[in-house]
Amino acid sequence: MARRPQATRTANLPKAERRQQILSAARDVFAKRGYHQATIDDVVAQAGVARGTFYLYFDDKRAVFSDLIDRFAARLTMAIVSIVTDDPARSVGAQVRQNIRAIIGTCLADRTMTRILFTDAVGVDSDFDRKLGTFYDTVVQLLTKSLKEGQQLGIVADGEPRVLAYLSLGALKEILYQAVTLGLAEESADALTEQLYAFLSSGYLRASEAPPVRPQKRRHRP
Amino acid sequence: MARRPQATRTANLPKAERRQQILSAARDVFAKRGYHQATIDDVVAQAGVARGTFYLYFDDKRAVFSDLIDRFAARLTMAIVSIVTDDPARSVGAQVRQNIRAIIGTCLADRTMTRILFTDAVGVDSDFDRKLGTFYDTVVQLLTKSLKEGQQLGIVADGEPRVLAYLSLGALKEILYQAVTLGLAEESADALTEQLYAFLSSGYLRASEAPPVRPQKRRHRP
DNA sequence: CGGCTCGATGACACGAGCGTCAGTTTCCGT
DNA sequence: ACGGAAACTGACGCTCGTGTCATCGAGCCG
Repeated sequence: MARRPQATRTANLPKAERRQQILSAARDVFAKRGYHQATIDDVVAQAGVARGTFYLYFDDKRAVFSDLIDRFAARLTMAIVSIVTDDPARSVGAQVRQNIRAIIGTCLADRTMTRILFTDAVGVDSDFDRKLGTFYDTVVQLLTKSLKEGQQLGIVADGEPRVLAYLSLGALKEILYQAVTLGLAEESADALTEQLYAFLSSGYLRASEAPPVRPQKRRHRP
Repeated sequence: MARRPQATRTANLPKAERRQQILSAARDVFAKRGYHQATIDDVVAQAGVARGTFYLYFDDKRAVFSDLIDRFAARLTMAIVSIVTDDPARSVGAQVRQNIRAIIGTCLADRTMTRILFTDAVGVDSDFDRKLGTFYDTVVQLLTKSLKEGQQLGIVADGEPRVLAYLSLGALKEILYQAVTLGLAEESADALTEQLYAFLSSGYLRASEAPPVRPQKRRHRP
């Protein structure tokens, strides 16, 4: 009668492997049911492991979740490489693109974790919110610093760097979220990168302040 | 012994008022503890009302929350006015600015609900996620349509309109979230509006494809 | 082959939070 | 000022998920 939807029970395993097994099961359960609806019973059922075993490897639901997010956040952080302005071989634009591309690639490669990061990692509890905030803050900090430098070099327009950082981060987050939610194929990563890059480069709004007296054929740069 | 942190118990009230009283209490509790940590007991304590009274006005926690979000979402939707391209008195740019300004204003005027919308309304349960998704989708739909028209008129750059809509929405959401989280004063609404508008108009990245051979003094447009 | 170690097991006791409802108070019409 | 209706109350019973721990059994060593 007891449901055992997943693997046939596995005998003694190396510690690390069993841990990983539970981690993967938890990931799937969180993805399917959402963090708050998910129960330990769901996880152990998915892992094909007894309830007690779970507590041999993790303190509680929070702990597994935290572990999952930490790993994924680390992978994202890895994807970012600092931009150098004095390398003749790699233009700044190319480096920016590369970073965008790497992040999009990482997210599209693990849609499940991306969705979890965006939908479940928010509002877990105040401690976790703080932790997540710190992660984003690190990114914003780095980005802000880069933008300031860019302004000194004249390759970033004027404006409060921190605000620009928020705007960029927000745009990136939303496009990532939509990409994984709508189930975009991994092939579209390059196209998305281009769109975001173009957006950062020159926006899209070409409205003159004065209302157009007579609409003209589409043109990009006067 | 029973904690009664809030108001002295109020006698019979008009239905609508009591309902509103509970609604406000719930709003404060959600803001302080987060949706998932909040309990009915928290809400009734805050409202200075007995547990049973709560159930006279709402089915459950979900229902109050849903009501709060609905009202706020409606207020935000109200803030948006469709853009007309043939009015000589209001340039398109001014109308875009006006919309941005109205949304930022609405959010800064009710920081509590804004924070709740962004941090608690996500991951409540799958039904609610769907509902929230529908709300954002409406906005995206409207925006996409406007962008398509803009492209026909040559006042919006090329690019997948839907993607541009996501990018804009994301940037707006993030700036709103940060503004209320960092406790920005309502006076900064205009400044934020300008920054976002400038961002949509021309981005900020001025990196030429080729690496700068010798960095020049800051300039905006060659 | 006996016995020991240690991961794995799952029944169980516990508590938090929920929704109810019999009883109480307030309101208002007569 | 009386009585019924309507609003309000809070103790109670119940559900559900949690974390524990006495027990099991596979592998290994002497």
